[in-house]
Order: sequence, then C-alpha cells, then structure tokens
Amino acid sequence: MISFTEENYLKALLRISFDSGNDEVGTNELAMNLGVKPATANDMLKRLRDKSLVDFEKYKKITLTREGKNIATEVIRKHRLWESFLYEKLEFSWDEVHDVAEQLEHIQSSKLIDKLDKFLDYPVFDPHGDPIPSKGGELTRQFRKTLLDIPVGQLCKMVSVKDNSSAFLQYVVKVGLGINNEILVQSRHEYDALMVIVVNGVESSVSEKFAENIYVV
Amino acid sequence: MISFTEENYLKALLRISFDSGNDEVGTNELAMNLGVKPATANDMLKRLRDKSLVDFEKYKKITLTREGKNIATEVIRKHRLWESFLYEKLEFSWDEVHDVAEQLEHIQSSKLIDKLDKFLDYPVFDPHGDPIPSKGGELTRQFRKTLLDIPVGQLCKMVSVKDNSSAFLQYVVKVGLGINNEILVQSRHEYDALMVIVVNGVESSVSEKFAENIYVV
DNA sequence: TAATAAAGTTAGACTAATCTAACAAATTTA
DNA sequence: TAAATTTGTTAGATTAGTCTAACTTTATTA
Repeated sequence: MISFTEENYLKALLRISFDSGNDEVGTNELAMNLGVKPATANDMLKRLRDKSLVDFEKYKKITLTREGKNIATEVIRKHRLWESFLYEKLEFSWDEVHDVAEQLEHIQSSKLIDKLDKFLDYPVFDPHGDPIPSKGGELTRQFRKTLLDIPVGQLCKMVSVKDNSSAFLQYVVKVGLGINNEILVQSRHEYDALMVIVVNGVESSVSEKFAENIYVV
Repeated sequence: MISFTEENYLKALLRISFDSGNDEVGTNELAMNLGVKPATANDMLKRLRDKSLVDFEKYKKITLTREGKNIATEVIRKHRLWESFLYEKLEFSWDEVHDVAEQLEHIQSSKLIDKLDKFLDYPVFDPHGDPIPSKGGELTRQFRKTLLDIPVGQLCKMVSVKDNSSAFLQYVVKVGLGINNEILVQSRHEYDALMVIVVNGVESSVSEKFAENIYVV
C-alpha cells in the first residue's frame, strides 16, 4: 500500500519533470517544491527506491520508474477530475478548487474515479485548462506559451496557469483575469520587465514572475 | 488541527453511545469497535482528553464533551452526505457506499460539504435510511424496531440497517432485500431462533444476528 | 467473601514522516 | 586548479499511532 505522502512525492516528481521538460529531478528541488527539508526528501527517496518507484543513486538525480510514473499520473488524473467536479457541479470558483482537490486526489477507489469521470461526461481539460490524463494514463502534452512570450501589441487568450497556489490564483482573479479572457499586451518596461496588459478594457501592470505563470494561446 | 484517526475515535464513541443509548463507553468496547488494541485506545483517549474532546478518568468510562460530540456529529454528517452522493449521483449500489464514504468523510472543507448538501437538495436520510445531521448538528433520533421485533405473520418494511460492513450489506443483497422492501415474517424456529421470511415472493431463512441488524417499520 | 475473570493501564518498542546540525560530494567561478 | 558555493547525505531527535507483555483495578461468581 502506498501512503498519501508517498503519492505526493511521486506527483511532485512528475510535475517537476513535466514543467522542466527533463526527467531528472534534484533532491533540493523536490524538497523545496514539497515544502520539506532536503534531509526529509532524501529519506523518502530511499523508501521510494526500496519500493521500486524511483531510480536514484547517492548524489545523483532522481527519475520515476514506469510504476512510479503510473501512480503519479493516476494521482494527477484524480486531482483534475475532482477539480472539474468542484467547478462544474458544486459552483466552486476557479481559484478555490485546487486545495480541496489536493485532499480528494488521495481517495482510493478506482470505481469512484471511473464513475466520477462518467458523471462529468469524460472531460479532457480541468478548470485551469490542464489536460486530464485518460484512464490508461495518456496525457496530451501541448506546447504551451506563457504571457511572457507575447510581444508588445499582440492579443492573446489565457487558457491555463502554471502556478496553482491559491495565493496566485486569487491574485489572478484580482487583476480581472480568468480562463478564456483576451489579453492585450500594451507595453513593457525594459528596466524591470513589468508588462502593462489590458483585460476587458481594464489596464493592469504585471510582473515577469506573474506573466510566466499564465499560459496563453 | 484534528487528525483522521482522532476523528475516527470520536465518531466511534458517538456511534457506540448512540447504539447503546448510553453516553458512557468503555475502553475495550471502543478498541474492539475500531479494530485496535485496548492499549492503543487508552493512549488515544489521553490525547483526546488533553484536547478536551472527551471526559475520561483512570479506570472510568468515557464520555464525549460538547466539543467532541460536535466534531463526531460533523463527521457523521459528512459520511452520510457522501453516501447519498455516491448512491444518487454516481450509481453506486447500496452496499458499496460505506467504504468509500469512510475515506471521504475526512476531507476538510466546510464549503465543500455545504455545496454538496445543496447539490443533493438537502437530503434527510442516507441510502441506508439513517438520518443525516443538519448543518447545526440536529439529528432526529427515531425509535427503531428491528426485524427481530416483528411477530410471526406480520408484514413490515425494511428502512435501514444497523451493521454497515460491506460483508453484511452484500449478504443482505443476496437475500434479495433492499431499502423499502416488504418483508413477511412467515415462521420462527424456537430451537435456534431462525426466522423464515418472504421478500418479493421468495422465501429465505435468516439468523437472529441477521434480523437484529435490519431496521423495519 | 475470596477466587476468578474482565476491564483498563503502563512500560517499552516499532514505523512513518518530519526536523536540525554537521558533514561530504559535485559544481561553479575567480 | 584551488576556493567558494551549491547540492546532497548522515546521524540523532521528535511526534503520532500502533503493538506486546506485564501489571492493576473493578466486577462477577462460586
């Protein structure tokens, strides 16, 4: 049996390697991501190695095994299906779904998740625009542009976010931004990389850090 | 913050005292009920006492404090709402809902449970016929007759079960019994208290233990 | 009421998940 | 390439929840 905590480590490993486009993940990077100390992550990695869920040698980078990746993908599938449920059926707002889904993703019942998938009519994207892995673990990886990649004067449409923390999402809402909103990049300050954007006729300044967490098309 | 395990102890205390009609619960009884050793329960009871969730003195019986009872009632509310959701919306059968609800009842989000309540249109009974506590913790305690109380020749209707284990529930289904089914008590053997009942025209023999776990009106 | 049984407690040990502090290896950079 | 920095590891401690084995208190019964 695999614990909640172990599931969270596997999920973090998959997410980090997905975000960086590189299968290899470092111990400190993982620890930071999970909000634990490197020593803690190191201990856990030894346990995950004993269970053949990661490949990991002393002082080397970590990769998920086939089995580890399957489990991580399943957790992400559950997370995104629950987010869809909360948003579509329970009237949760877009920025509230993540924290509750963090809990719901650990419920163990394959019947539950299959029935939920059916109940939601087999959704392909979650409320943040992220793809939901299929039952077999297929995850369509799209090329993703961020707001940072958009040149001055161009119009784009927000489709998703990179950072799912509720702190960030609430900030996004405050700027008047949401899924499928059109964004006009009005100008950029060379000095500090601040961007001025227009959303629904309202002008806002956003930082580089903010912009790189907004996925657009 | 209160842990899953602590919630389970509080819930068990409330259920036991509810079933026995007596506020006072013994350590061994509690331990047996939770499938742990008395020593384990004893340790946990000290922790719960430190948190003012139970009243408990050495070698004496245990009672829930006001606060402990509130938490336990809330857990039961969540459990029964989730059972209703699984049964009404996800096509779970009557005997499958309990085990999954045991996990879902620990999700921490008052918004979630209020929205779920609304989504289900404020149900009053769960799929086993047990009352769902209101948001304020009101629980309508009905007088409950079991199949054992029904005299030979009388017709009654199953409304709920006492034992929620899936082993028992699957047995109930096997006998052809379900919520709102009519039951005719055809005869009783004095020797071993076996009852012969008729459900939908089909005759079955059931034990005393079985009969006392079926609530009827 | 004294012996026996049942119920409850304590002490000591284990595992999972975490920490801090000290140390070791690998990488970067001056 | 030697020094400095970053990254990763180890050892030892802590907490929650569990166990077994031995013990004490309370209740039952012969």
